[in-house]
Amino acid sequence: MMTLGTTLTRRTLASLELFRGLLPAAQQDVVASARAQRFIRNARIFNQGDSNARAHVLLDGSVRISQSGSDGAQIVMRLIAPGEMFGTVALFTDHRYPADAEAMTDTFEVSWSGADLLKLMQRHPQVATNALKIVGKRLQEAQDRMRELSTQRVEQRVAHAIVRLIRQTGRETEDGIAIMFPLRRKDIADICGTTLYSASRILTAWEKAGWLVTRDQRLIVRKPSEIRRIGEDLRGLRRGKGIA
Amino acid sequence: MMTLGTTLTRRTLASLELFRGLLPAAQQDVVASARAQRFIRNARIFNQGDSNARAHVLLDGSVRISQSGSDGAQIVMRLIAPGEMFGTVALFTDHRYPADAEAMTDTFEVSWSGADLLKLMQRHPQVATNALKIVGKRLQEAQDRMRELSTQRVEQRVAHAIVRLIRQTGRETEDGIAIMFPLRRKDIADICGTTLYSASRILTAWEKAGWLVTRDQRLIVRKPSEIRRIGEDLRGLRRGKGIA
DNA sequence: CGCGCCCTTGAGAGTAGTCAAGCTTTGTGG
DNA sequence: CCACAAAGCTTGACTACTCTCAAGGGCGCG
Repeated sequence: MMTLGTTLTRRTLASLELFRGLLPAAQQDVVASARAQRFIRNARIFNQGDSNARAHVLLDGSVRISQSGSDGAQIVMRLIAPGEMFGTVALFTDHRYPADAEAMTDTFEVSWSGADLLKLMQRHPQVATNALKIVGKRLQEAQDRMRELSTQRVEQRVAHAIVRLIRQTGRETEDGIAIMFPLRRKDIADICGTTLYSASRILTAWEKAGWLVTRDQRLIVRKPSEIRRIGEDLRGLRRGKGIA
Repeated sequence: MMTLGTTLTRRTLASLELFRGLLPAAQQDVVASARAQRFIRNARIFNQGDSNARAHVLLDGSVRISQSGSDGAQIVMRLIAPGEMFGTVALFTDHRYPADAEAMTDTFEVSWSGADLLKLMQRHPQVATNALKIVGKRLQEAQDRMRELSTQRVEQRVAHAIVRLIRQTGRETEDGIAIMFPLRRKDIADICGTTLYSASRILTAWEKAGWLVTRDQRLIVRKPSEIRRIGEDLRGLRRGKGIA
């Protein structure tokens, strides 16, 4: 905990959106109540329905947040990259996680109990404001995605998902832009609200066109502009009145 | 403003989720910075993209919050009933409204400027906590709806939408449960992410089955249990692995 | 009375889901 | 280190949901 403490304080805490703008004393407070944990690939960090939800921040690795309905259908709500907060919505409602969190790679995360975070927010209103900003942004993203799901075809949704993932964790390499998450076809399908089969067909087609490659479950995008074009493509426009 | 002030304080303020649990002095603060406005049916309360977003609370009437994409497609994000907060997400991000708000009936609302609400939240942290709770709940709802859009067929989505509307504003009448919003077929379509035509066919079928009636643009549900059943119907289950 | 708005209905087409089968890669234990 | 099993991916054929387009009817308001 001591070593973790120093690691947290010096290197990362100030850069986490949730704890941005805090005075040193407040930072001390935050670090004191943190709990750090490691998870190996494929481990569950929490399960949908678990109570005593905690607020998590990912320091290293990647995490898949997914939700299953009573009918067994699954969707990936979000993938978490280092520095991002997750599992926090529950803290403001019934303290039960609304989704599963699974480590996609070996990961390292810190978390705070609901009570501790509440105390932090009361003592340091900046934390509450930061949280509002984050949750507000997530809500807007969710609304955008709802619009996509309602109005766009699968191919466009896959394109948008890739564009978003590039924005989230894209890294320039000599081969193109690499997305850091290890993505199975099924993940992409569950992100876009389609099936494994459709996702596979679409990505295979794009690989054949030379727009991207999959290497070791990582997508490397060679022609981002082509992907973006598909995402905005007006041919085959469905619903709505089109452009003026 | 004086009469409004008293109206607000006495009757409604304490019952608004956003201002719940405030001390009288704080309530005074809140009322002092409120601005009240009336809108006639079909008037725009704000437009997508407008800056200087304010936090709104609806006191009477009903409001449609809808978003249009660059491709012209539209979706109804939410319908607002009296007592609910709206247009507030923008306050925590870039202060631009992410959606349109239109009065579906003559309405009466109060609003606060972003700066004033921020001040209120700093002076009375309870307001920030309330806001977090509300935004958190909205985010969960949005996530549920995303799952619906991803995994369910149109008929089920329409059923769920009706169930939700009943929960939101259902009122028992001698004829059945009436939904207070005036709903055009197009509204229902835009709520469910489908087309006017599909919505019409589905509702017409349900009317023929005697499960509901439309009178004067209000839905009256006679057999809520049938609607609920459709929403959960496992026949024709798509995607996901089904039930154990 | 007519125009605008909203709703219904039919016919046809296309997107994307389902199912089945086989292939490739990855991981594990002998 | 090999072999086999498990997990993941691809592809084809078929099906069905629901979107699109077109046409017409009803109602209310100016």
